Amino acid sequence: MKQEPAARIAQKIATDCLAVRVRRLGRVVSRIYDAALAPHGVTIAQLNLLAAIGAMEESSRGRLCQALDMEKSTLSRDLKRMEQLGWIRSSPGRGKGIAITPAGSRLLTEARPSWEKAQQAALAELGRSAFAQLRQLLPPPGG
Amino acid sequence: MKQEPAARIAQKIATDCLAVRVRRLGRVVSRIYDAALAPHGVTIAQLNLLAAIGAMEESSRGRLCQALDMEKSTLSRDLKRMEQLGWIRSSPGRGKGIAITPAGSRLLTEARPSWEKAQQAALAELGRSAFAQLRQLLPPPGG
DNA sequence: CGATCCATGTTGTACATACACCTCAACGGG
DNA sequence: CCCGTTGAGGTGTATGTACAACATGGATCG
Repeated sequence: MKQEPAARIAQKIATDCLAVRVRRLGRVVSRIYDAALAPHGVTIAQLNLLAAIGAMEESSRGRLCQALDMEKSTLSRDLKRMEQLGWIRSSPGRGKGIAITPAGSRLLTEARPSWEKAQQAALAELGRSAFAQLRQLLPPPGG
Repeated sequence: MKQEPAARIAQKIATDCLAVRVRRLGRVVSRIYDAALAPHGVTIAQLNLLAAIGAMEESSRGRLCQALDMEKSTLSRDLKRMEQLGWIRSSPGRGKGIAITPAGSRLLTEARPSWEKAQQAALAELGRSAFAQLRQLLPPPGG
C-alpha cells in the first residue's frame, strides 16, 4: 500500500543484506592475512592462487577459474603479475599449463609461518567454528 | 624434522585457509547482487554504503569506516563517486556530515526489488541459515 | 578445402580496496 | 603568540575484481 520510506529500506539492507556481511568479513579477514604476509611481499590473494596452483595437478586457467570462482580476465592479470615476480611459469601456446617455479615453492615455504599466524588470528577473531561454518556456506567447487 | 614439501603446504592452504573461503564467497555473492542491480547502474558496494548512510543518523566518515570496516581512503573515493552521481551530499568544511539526496532515496526505493531478488538468490545458493551463520561470524560493529 | 563457429585468452575500462604519505586545521604548552 | 602535536581527510600507487569487447587458434560441417 503505502510507499515504504527510503530510510526504512536503508535500515533493512544495512541489517539484513548478505553481501554487506560477506564483504565486510572479506575486508576484515584479508587485512589480517595481508598484514601478516607483508614482510614476504605477497598478498593473501596471491598466496591463495599460488597454493591453488600447487595443490592441483595439471593446473590450467580454466580449472583455476572454477576452483576459485574467479573471472578469466582477473585470473589472467593476477597470473601475469605472479609470472613477472617469478613465482610461476606458464607454458606458451594454447591451453597453457601453469606451474610453480622454485622461487614459488620457496615463497610457500617461507611464508607458511606467517600464514599460520594469520590463520590463528583470524580464528581467534571469528570464533572457533568459523571454518566449519564457512565451509558449509560455500561448498567446494565439485559440488 | 624434515622440511615439509611445498606441495604439501599448498594443499594445506588451499583446503584450510579461511581467507580462501571468505574471498571466494565474496566473489560469488557480489556477482549475484551486482548482476541483479546492474540495470539500476549501482553496485552492491555502493548500495551497501548508501544504505549504511541512510540507516545511520548523523552519519560521518569516521562512523562509516567503523560500521563497514573500511579504510578511510577507500571510503573517501567511494563517497566521491557517489557524490558525483548525485546520490549523497557532504557538508563542506571539517567534520563533514554525509546525507542522502532525493536522488539517493529514489535509487534505494527503485533498486529494492532487485536487491530482494538477489538476496533470495543468494540465500538459495548458500542455504537458508546463511545469514545467521554470517552474523555469528562477524558481530556488529558495536560488539 | 574453406567458412563458420566455439573455447580460450587478452585488453579496455571502471570500480573496490588498502598502505604510505601528505595537507591542513584545531588545539595546547611555552 | 608561535610552534609542535594530532587527527581527519585526501592523494599516489598498487593490487584485486569484473564485464564487454576483441583476438586467435582449433574443430566441425558443408
